[in-house]
Amino acid sequence: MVRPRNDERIDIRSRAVEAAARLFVERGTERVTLQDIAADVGCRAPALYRYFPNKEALLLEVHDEGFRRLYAFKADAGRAAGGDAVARLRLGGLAYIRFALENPNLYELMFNDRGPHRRLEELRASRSEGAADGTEDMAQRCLRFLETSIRDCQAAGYLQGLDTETAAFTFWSAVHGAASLALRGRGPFDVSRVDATVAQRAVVQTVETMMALVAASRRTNTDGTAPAGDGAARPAAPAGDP
Amino acid sequence: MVRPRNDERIDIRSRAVEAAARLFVERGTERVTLQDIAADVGCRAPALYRYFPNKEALLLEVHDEGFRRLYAFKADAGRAAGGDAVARLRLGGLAYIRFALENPNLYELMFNDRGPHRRLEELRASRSEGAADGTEDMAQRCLRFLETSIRDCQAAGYLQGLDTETAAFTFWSAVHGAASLALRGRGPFDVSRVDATVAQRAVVQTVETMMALVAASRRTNTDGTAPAGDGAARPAAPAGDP
DNA sequence: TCATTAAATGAATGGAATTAATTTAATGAA
DNA sequence: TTCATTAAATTAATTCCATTCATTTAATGA
Repeated sequence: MVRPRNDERIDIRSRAVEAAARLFVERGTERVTLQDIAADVGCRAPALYRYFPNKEALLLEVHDEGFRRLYAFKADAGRAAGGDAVARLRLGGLAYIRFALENPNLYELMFNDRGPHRRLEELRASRSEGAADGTEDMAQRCLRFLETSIRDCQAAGYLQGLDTETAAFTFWSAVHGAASLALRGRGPFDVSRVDATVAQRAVVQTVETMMALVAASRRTNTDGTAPAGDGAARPAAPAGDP
Repeated sequence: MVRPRNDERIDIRSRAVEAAARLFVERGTERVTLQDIAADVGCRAPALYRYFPNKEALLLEVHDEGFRRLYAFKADAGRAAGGDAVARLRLGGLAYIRFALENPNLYELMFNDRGPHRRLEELRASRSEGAADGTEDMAQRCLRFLETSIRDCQAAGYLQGLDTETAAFTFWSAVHGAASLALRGRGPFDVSRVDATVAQRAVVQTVETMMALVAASRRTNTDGTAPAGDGAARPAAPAGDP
């Protein structure tokens, strides 16, 4: 009963990741102990340490899995949108917030939880030579994906004069920010009764508002020039911050 | 040595909040134990329980203090901007991200940490009759503040046709999202070397991009009509989400 | 003056992560 | 085949913290 025979070995590593993903997503990371995971896998907690250096590493696995799912989810939405760049941008945004609101615990783990990110930093530090790693790739790929949509919108005459990369980050920020705030019960809804539907509506409205801004960005400068004489900030201002 | 005489009593409650604020801001919430705080105050950990039901309550105090500081910080920026609504919006955004990036641990506590928010929910639940509380007020006040800027911009001809509350939430989302992503090392910068300056630049650019969109929103519909025939989303679309 | 209440303390308690010591299985060379 | 070595678990510590308990001393008011 100490070391199992080969014929009754179980694949602890992969089963642990599965169990962790399911449990974390169900209950949130704080309400899941290594013993819970081990119980689900069918072993004892210390056995997990042969496969993961600590709990954070397990968190990071689930974090990575989350990004894979998010990417797949967005890619699906993109395919559904067909050729219209603006529609693709919009549907991508809606898909994103749907992912976040339907998997709040996973989303928290991916963006707000310090655990996996500490681990991520460790990995980066130790692996400073420059080996690529799957996670970064996947998170970066989500951003590249968005960049493509933005670039297509620009090709269609929208968002002229904006740096594509910067615009993509801005859109991601808006959508992530809205989801993130909604998950914390902050927003323009009555804070005492945080109805999921109401929160969701607010987040959806954020996407629609961004799309309205995209739409409004067209007429003004189809020719690529910035709107002059507005007294407002220019697109790519060098920005000496105050 | 058990109960101190009146002449050598210390104000544990307020000193605990101060100590907690300082230590949390310095090290992040996870690296601070109640014993650390008690040591700083000059008492033992259990003494704190006479004043706070648990650690989360203490986290919530610091969370509240954070919002007070944020509000003051933004209000200052607003005053500095004078009468120009667009400038006020921009400076408010820049102040916000500066606050976030200069106080990363506090910002995390205010927005990402689950502790204080769990406690917040408890309070809301128990106090369901409807008594107002200071925190909500302060967080809401930050949003109202932003709404005022937005309304002024609309009065100046920008962002026509958008619901003010929704637009304010969108701006907050963008700025919060950018700060939040930057603090996690995500963004359009080289992930392996997260130079603070580089991250900061990315977040500042987000504000500038939003301002560029505000600027672009003007010409199109000074008359208050939505830009027609764009084939893009309309400002306040009812939005049957997919 | 003394019973009661208030405000601390030091000593448990208990949960969770992690480490140590131990046991049993597999493996590969003699 | 046998046996030394390595691998993969286990159970039994250990450690760190939050929180609770029992106890002690001070204040307070009849």
